[in-house]
Amino acid sequence: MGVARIRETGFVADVVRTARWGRALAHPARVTILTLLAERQTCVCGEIVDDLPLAQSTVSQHLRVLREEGLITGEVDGTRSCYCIDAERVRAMMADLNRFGTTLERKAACGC
Amino acid sequence: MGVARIRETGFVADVVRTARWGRALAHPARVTILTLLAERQTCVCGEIVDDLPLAQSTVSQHLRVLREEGLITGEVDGTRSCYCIDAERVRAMMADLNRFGTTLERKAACGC
DNA sequence: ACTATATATCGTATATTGACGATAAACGAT
DNA sequence: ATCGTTTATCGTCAATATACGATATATAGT
Repeated sequence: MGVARIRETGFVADVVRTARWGRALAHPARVTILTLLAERQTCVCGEIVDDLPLAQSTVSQHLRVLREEGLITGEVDGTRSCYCIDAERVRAMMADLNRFGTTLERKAACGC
Repeated sequence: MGVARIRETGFVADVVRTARWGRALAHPARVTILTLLAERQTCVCGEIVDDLPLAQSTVSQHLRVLREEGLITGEVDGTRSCYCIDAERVRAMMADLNRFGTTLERKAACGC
């Protein structure tokens, strides 16, 4: 169904990137998948489906979103697909989110 | 229109919380608003509207989402509404996101 | 009281997401 | 070759999100 297609015109590039990370994490299924992949280090979708209260096709969709954001990579291995976290990309995401958070915290000193 | 109502049954509470923060940040308008509020420390909606490529009513909706997540607080001040970042809550969000990120990075060592 | 201004809310249209079952595609095993 | 298994994709439906104009509400200033 295509990935998140936010209206990105008129926004600063930095901001759009942050919002994209937000989208990637915006569903419990995807957060769970990332956590599972990190824990197991090498994971096939079947096992992932077993850990989620969702249909196989739905899980596949969430995997697609994560793949499209580059957070995971999928490799065919026989009849299975081996999904792995892209640690590099996860670090990049966290770096971006932290940069955002730091900006907020550094400046926020509201006296309302 | 109500805030994000993800299907939260069957997921771990921690994960759901992370996903909610994701949702809050999942739109460039909301990321921009948070950034602006942090920068200006005391901000009224009107000025925010001027900085966004969106209609006033749409901005108001995004403000509502942020309010409902507790990331900002709105206070009436004459004909205006003074919106402020809730620094406490922002810290909580970043702490949650970092906890999540750390879990991923600590464990992720995929040999695929 | 009237007017102008600022903001929230309502009504509504459209787009996107999320969900599932069914099917297709790819592979391993027999 | 056929069958079973695994996963991706398709078709479809329901729910949400996003967007805007119009309207309501509240306040300040005259």
